[in-house]
Amino acid sequence: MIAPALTWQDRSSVRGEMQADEQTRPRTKRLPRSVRERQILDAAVDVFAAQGFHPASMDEISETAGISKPMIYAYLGSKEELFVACIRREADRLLEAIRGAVGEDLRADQQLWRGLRSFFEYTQEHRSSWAVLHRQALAQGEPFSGELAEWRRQAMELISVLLARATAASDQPMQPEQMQPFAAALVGAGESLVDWWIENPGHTADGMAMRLMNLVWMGFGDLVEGRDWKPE
Amino acid sequence: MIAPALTWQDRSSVRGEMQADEQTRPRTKRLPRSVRERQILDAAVDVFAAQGFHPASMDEISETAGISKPMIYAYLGSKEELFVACIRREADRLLEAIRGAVGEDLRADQQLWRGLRSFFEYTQEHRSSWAVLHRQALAQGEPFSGELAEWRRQAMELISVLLARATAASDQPMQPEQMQPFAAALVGAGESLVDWWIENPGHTADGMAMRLMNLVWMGFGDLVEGRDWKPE
Amino acid sequence: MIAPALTWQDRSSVRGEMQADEQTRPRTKRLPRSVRERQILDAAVDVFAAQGFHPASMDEISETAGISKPMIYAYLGSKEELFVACIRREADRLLEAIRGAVGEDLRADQQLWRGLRSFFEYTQEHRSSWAVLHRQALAQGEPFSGELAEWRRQAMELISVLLARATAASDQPMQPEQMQPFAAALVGAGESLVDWWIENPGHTADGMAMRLMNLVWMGFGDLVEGRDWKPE
Amino acid sequence: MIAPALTWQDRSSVRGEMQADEQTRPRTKRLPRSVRERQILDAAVDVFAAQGFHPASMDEISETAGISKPMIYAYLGSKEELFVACIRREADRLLEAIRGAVGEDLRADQQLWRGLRSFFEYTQEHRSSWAVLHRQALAQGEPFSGELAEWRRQAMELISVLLARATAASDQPMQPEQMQPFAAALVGAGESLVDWWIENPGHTADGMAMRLMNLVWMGFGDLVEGRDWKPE
DNA sequence: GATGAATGAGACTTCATTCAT
DNA sequence: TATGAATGAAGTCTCATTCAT
Repeated sequence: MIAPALTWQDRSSVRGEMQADEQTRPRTKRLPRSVRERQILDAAVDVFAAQGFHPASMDEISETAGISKPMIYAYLGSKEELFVACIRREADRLLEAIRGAVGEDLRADQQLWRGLRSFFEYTQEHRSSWAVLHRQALAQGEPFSGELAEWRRQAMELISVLLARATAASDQPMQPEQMQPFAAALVGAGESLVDWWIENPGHTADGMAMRLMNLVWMGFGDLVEGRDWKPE
Repeated sequence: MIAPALTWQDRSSVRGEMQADEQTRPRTKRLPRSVRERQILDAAVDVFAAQGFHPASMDEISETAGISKPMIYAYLGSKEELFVACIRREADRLLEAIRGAVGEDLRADQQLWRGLRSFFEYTQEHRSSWAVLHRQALAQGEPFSGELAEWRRQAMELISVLLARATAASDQPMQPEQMQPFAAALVGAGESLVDWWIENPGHTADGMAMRLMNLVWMGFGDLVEGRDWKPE
Repeated sequence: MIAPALTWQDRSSVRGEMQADEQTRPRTKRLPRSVRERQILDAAVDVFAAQGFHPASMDEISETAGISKPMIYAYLGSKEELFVACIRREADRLLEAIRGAVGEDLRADQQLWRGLRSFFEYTQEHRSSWAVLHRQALAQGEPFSGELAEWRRQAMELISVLLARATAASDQPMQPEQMQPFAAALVGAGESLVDWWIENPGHTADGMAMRLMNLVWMGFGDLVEGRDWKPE
Repeated sequence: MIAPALTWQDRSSVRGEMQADEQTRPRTKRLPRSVRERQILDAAVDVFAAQGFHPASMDEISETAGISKPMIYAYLGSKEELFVACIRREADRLLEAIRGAVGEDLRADQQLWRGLRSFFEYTQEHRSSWAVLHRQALAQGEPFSGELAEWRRQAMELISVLLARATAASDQPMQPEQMQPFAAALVGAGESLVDWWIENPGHTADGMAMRLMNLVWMGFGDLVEGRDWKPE
């Protein structure tokens, strides 16, 4: 490794003190594209979550990622494309977590319970992911809300199928399509509870999931009379 | 003897006229401050709802309102203050509508039903109000999300008290504080259902309210067994 | 005096609290033009002195004067014309004070002494006048600095003549034109000392005048050897 | 081995070129930061001197410098910060010139004489510097006048020490603090004489310095009797 | 590949000034 | 006469994006 010759960057600047911490970032380290893309996305999710889409500046994302702006444009395109990539990645991750938890072979209420629990666990551990997905994607209109709609569609399908299967043995079996609004309501209730949870910490993910499960499975009608739902 | 002000239902027509004859409108028609303020707020709500907070430009708001920018700043302050004023006005209106519908003398489930119905009716008729309140206020962070939080706090208090009263006669009476997460979940479910409704039109406000009522009052557990809730 | 009928101004505004102190200003009092003009000039001098020419707003001047903006424009013209009027009035006042103090019949050093003393007295009592004249007029370029130049011309003429007369009996009598640069230097020294005085209070006008008198009449050369000038 | 930077005397020619070929200048010539900063400061001083702080627009400064506005903001901050940077640079330069001329080993009157001469030489050659420092900084209030005050403080200290030393051998030795008002008066006299000089050209810097020297060293009292001060 | 340097475009905001009552 | 209401014009500042090294 040969020490690089003096480049123009070494010329001392009149305002040198503003560049004090530049040393901490290694210069010109060649990394494979996939690693770079993940660094960028990680930084972008954090910044978008903290600032919101518009206030977030490409400068801040570039500094947070430790990668120069031209690289970001080269790898992930414009700011809008970057934001879409963030939404997609986070949506996939959350869905994957829930799908994995729901499984395939349990009774419907058990599956729902596990899904809800994993949802609360995930959002607790990945605040930024959730903020980007829930708050930002919704507010920025097309084409971003379309990405969110796609996530909701998949989440609702998961739930609709699950609920429809639960009615299969009853005397009023229902189609997944009929369960859609209920699934939508459930998703919204979960989203709202996460927000409430953030402002009222001190509850476990299990506790949160239990509350929601009781509400949607037993209903207020049962709850007010003292009947509640318990995991087995 | 209070002269009745124009109610908010009048505003779309008022604005419609102002846009229609924009070409012929005299440059300087003197109107009292209160009228101008309402024109500005109406336009701002529409533009904020359609574009989002940051993409909305004061230029567009001023054109939509048919009022020059300096007047907007003179009457309602900065863009942020204008946005807050929008949020507050719409939150108050929605809460007022729900409070009026809930009444005071009915059984808890009847009150809840009427509240839900008025919620869906209101959001159907005032898309822009709802979009500003639900989507935009949430995403823009402080101080705007604080305004939304205040609205939620009031909505949740309304519901919490209602639900707590419903349990008064049971052998497990509950305090309003204990009902808070359920209220949060209900609010979120309602918000989410409105979004679903927008993308799946063709349902009445009554039908939407009924669905939500069945979910939260009966619960899936009852629903999957064919038991549902009906208004009397 | 009949209570005025309800005018449009009485219609309560949505933001009524911002107009709380409007009662304190009597409305529509007819005053002779000269009084109004003095009110305006007084306010303008204060505001220009405190803010500077450009940052001073016609709104603030109008509020300080208790007179509406259209009146100001009607009486004294544009902002620039108003500023010129301020400069002229204050310059005339200061010159008048000095001319009165100098008198006509005394010995040259006595005249100079009295002129200097009145200068320090005046600037001490009329800070705003001085600030407008000295600081603002100078910085705003033409046509305002021209007004200041006119004041300086007159002040320098007063001094030049005085100094020239003092040399009349010597063997090297001088013309007033030859004394101009000395007069300019004296004026500048006085202006600068006023600034120093403001930041170093605790001296009397007499003391300040004495210092300047000693400097310009005796010179450092005498001062450093212990010879100084005293009023008789 | 320090490569000599362009000295400030070079700047007028540098700027002259940049304005001359503005039409043909390539859009994006990469120059090191320090060069750009000097270009910006040079242009800013000229524009601030010609227009005054408020009337000067960042657009005009950017055009004069041949550099786009965002670069100005990136390198030197807001308009106010840019103005402060101008004041500081010019104040430092002027002080440096005077300090260099005064030297350390001469008799007090000789030192004063050389300092005054260099002051007039400098202000003659750098009109814009002087205008920014003297006229603009004073009028714009805090925080700008504070910068000027700092310059005055240093200039006065230089003079105070010099004068105090001159009295060391007399029977009434004085402290530098006692000489402050005299120093202030001297500075003001010099500033005012420069203004007079601008409107009455045709005198040499030596001649101007001699006039001031005679005034402050000999005093009118001596002058009117025909005694004057001469350099050796 | 990687980055400091550079900019066109557009946003918010304010102000001097005038109009209509 | 006197004033609240109204606006055209202009200024500061920021940002997404691209060049040239």
